[in-house]
Amino acid sequence: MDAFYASVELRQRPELRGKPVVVCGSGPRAVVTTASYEARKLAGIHSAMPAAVARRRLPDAIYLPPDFNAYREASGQVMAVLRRNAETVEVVGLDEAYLDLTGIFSPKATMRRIAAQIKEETGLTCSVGISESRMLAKITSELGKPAGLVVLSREQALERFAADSPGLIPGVGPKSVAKLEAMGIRTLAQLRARDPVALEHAFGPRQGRWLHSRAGFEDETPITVVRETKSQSTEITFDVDVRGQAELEAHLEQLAEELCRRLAKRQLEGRTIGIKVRLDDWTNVSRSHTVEQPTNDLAVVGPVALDLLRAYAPQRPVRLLGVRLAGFDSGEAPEANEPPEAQMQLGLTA
DNA sequence: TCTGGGGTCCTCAATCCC
DNA sequence: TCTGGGGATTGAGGACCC
Repeated sequence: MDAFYASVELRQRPELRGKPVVVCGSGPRAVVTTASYEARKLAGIHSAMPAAVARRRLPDAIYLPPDFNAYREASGQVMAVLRRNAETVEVVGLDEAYLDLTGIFSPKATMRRIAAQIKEETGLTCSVGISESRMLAKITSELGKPAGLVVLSREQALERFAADSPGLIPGVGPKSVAKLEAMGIRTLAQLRARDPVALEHAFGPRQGRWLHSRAGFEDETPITVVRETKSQSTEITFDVDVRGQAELEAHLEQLAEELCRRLAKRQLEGRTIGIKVRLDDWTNVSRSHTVEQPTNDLAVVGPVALDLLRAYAPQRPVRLLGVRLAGFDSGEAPEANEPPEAQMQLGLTA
C-alpha cells in the first residue's frame, strides 16, 4: 500500500489532501511512522526518522498521532479484497501481501482489476509488482510507486539492476552493504561475479550462498498463507532514562500485565519468558528463562521477569524496557504446504 | 538530530543426551 | 573405558523488516 497510515488518515480528512502529512508519536523520542509523498518530496522525510528532525525540517506539515485501530480496520478491508480474488494470499504486516498467481491466465489484467477494487472499496491505492519470485515481486513493486503496476522478468532485472547496490535486495541491510563494500563489492553485478566460496568465507556458509543466489535474483521462497506467531512482546522507551531499580520494576510489572492481557486475548501460552533492556549508551541486553509449562499467567510471567531484571541489575540508566513471551506450543503440526511450481508469483507491497 | 514498537530469522556457544 | 560425533534445547546477541 502507498504511504499506508498517512493515506488512511487522509481518507478521514480529505481537506488535508495535497498537504504534507506525517504520522508520528508526540514524545521527545518519537520517530516518523509514515510520511505522505508530499512530505517525502518536500523535505526528504521518511519513516524511522526522528520526529524532532522532521518537525525542524518541515514545521508546517500536518503531524498526526498514529491510530492503529483505524489502520488495522483498513488493512482488513484490503486483505479481504485480496482473499476474494486469489487462493494464496500471504499477508506481511498491515500494508503488504504476496499473491501466488501461478496458473492465472492473465496476471496483469487480474491485478489491475484487484487494485481497482481496492481503490473503489477502500479509497486507498497500492503498488503492484509482478514477477517470477517473491523477492523480485517485492523489488518490482517499488518501481511503480505510488499506484503503479510493473511487470519485470528475472532477465530484465539482471540487466536493469546490475549497477545497483546489493542493498536493493530485501534482507541486505546497511551492515551487510558495508561489509560487502569492504570486500570491494559495490554492485549486484560484482556480487554475482564473486566466487561463492569467498562469500561463504566472509558471511558463513548459509548467508554466503544466500547472498550469491539473491544477487542473481534467484529465490524459491514459497508463498504461505498461514504465519504462526512465534513470540509476542511489549516494550516501552522512556521519555527520560530511568535509573532506579524500584521504578524499573514498577514499569516491568505494568508491561507484564499488558503482555499477559494480550496473550490471553489471543489464547497464546508460551514457555520462554524474557526481558529486554536498552541502556543509555544504546547497548541491548536480553535475558530469558524457560519454564516447564506453557503459560500466559501474570502470576508466573511477572515474577520470572522480575527475577531476570533483578539478576541483571542494570548498571547504567535504562532507555527501554520490554517483556517477551516465546515458545508457544504450536497448535498443530505445520501442514505441508505444497511446494509451489512457481511460474508466476506476484507481490503486492507497500 | 539522536534514533519506536512489534516482530522474524540467523549465528554461536554451552549443555545434555544418545 | 575412552573418545567422538551428532541432534535437540536453551540462552544471548544481532541484522533486518514493516
